[in-house]
Amino acid sequence: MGTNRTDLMQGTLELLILKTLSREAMHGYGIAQRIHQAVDDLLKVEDGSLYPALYRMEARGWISSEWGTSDNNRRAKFYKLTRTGRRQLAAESTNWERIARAVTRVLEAN
Amino acid sequence: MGTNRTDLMQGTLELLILKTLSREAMHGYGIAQRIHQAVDDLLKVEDGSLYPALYRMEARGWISSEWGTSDNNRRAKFYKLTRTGRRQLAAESTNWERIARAVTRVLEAN
DNA sequence: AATCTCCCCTAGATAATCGAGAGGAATCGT
DNA sequence: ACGATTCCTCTCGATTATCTAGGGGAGATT
Repeated sequence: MGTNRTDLMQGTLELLILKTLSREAMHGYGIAQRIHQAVDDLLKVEDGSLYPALYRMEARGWISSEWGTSDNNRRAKFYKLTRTGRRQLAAESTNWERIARAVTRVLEAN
Repeated sequence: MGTNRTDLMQGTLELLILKTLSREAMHGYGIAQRIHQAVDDLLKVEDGSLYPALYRMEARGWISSEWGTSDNNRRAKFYKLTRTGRRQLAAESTNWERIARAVTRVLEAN
């Protein structure tokens, strides 16, 4: 079908995760909450997308994880950015801005 | 692998095609050229993506096609927006702007 | 004790794009 | 006249990200 109003664009999720983790280490559930709150209902982040994303990002060395205990005293896996991840965030941020500008420019042309 | 610098985000291609066709009817090759020129080298539009996109958009009734002759005297299939396509363009434009704003807002938060 | 919330995980399906081709027909260079 | 280039369309398999729709455990709340 066509793009749903709330569908994430491919690549966007990882960028949002990286950015979220750049503030502080967080567990998956918290990441989802924070992103959801930040983008409100414009984008939905399903945890069926989130956890696989976290795995591949860890496999690529952008983030690292560690089991710990959440604020609510639950077992939770905390992720944090690696140095590589920080570089990736910078690269993807720049990339996003360029693409966003380019697309917006096309849309605004009459 | 990670998002390439020039990879199109899913959904973006259709939006760009719709917008391009909103100016005038064009054939596939011309659409690709125009988009490429508009976004420079930021995004590449492979024709392995373009033609399938044109097919599904026609199947959805957003565009219609007609064989004709190009400016260079070649056989070419000209596409134009349908009324439905025009509505779709409006919807996807709005959607793009919302998403772009939301993501940008997250990226700009510190 | 039962229910709710927090938190993690997985499998299959869907769908869009990429990569890498092929091919025909008109034009251009020599 | 011939070869090379440009224009233009098309297709197939692979890749990859996301969605849907589950399941499950363990602490907190009632």
